[in-house]
Amino acid sequence: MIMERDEQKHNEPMKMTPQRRVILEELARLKTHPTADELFVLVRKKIPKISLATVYRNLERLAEAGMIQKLELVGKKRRYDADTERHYHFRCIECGKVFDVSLDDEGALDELADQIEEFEVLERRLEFRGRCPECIAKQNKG
Amino acid sequence: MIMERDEQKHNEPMKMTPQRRVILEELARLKTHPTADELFVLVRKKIPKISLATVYRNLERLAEAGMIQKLELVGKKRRYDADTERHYHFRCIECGKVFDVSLDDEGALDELADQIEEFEVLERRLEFRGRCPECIAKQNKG
DNA sequence: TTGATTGCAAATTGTTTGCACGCAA
DNA sequence: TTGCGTGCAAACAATTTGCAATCAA
Repeated sequence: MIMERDEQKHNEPMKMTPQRRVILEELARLKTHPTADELFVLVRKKIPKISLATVYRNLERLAEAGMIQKLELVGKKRRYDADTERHYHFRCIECGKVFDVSLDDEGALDELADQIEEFEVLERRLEFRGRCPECIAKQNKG
Repeated sequence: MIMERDEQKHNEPMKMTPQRRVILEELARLKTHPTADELFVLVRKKIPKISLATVYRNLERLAEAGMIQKLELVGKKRRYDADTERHYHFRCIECGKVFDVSLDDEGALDELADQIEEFEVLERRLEFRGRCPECIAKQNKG
């Protein structure tokens, strides 16, 4: 009983303000998964007087509209991702960086979800944690 | 490259203060996965002058020691679990309750983790979201 | 005895909200 | 001209920290 990840309100029209556009552009430009205030710092270079609240509000709106993804991984800082395709994440416990993980065998997860009887599974989040290659190398050197 | 979930500092001795003991007891008594302040309310019935900071500090210590599990699901409030066995969680998007999920085919997840080359996978968190039986029933009635 | 632990209050961090103004449709 | 979006500041919620007093080993 898995539903397609497309349940969002893609339809509602959305004014494309300069703020919103720049936020979206900057987010799309990054391979990383920035937090709201990391993005704020970048966007402020283009629009110096933008406020952090605007960044938060727009990220929220864009996520609702399905144009970006709100990660909400472990920990308190939310991270955002311009890639809305289904994929999973790996967070390095040393440096805190978040990486995309695309897995071959999605079916395995579907089967797991199907085991959950009586519950309606709308979404599943799989997150891996450990050490990234860079931090492994650093450790071996040190 | 999956490591056993036992990497913690189980060893270090720990003073067993009344506060710590009661926190642990109350947590173990609950099938739910309380937040720090939910637990605070319960523990305060036994130790009226305990402070919320103490609850936080002890939950942190106990989790480090591997005696409890820190859930850190999506959303801002952390939840804690006296059950340190590996299992997954289902969160109801209606009522917010968190349920344990034990799955047959753990191997499938191991295989997924093995696909991640060059990263050292220490932990994986799988969380399902959707509607719980109670909320499904409520919806059908309403 | 002594370092770990506590309670309290204040500080931090991340996020949200109220409000008046401004701009695009 | 209507209302959505903005900036600002203040509010909020969850968690953490400094500190002096106290306690368990």
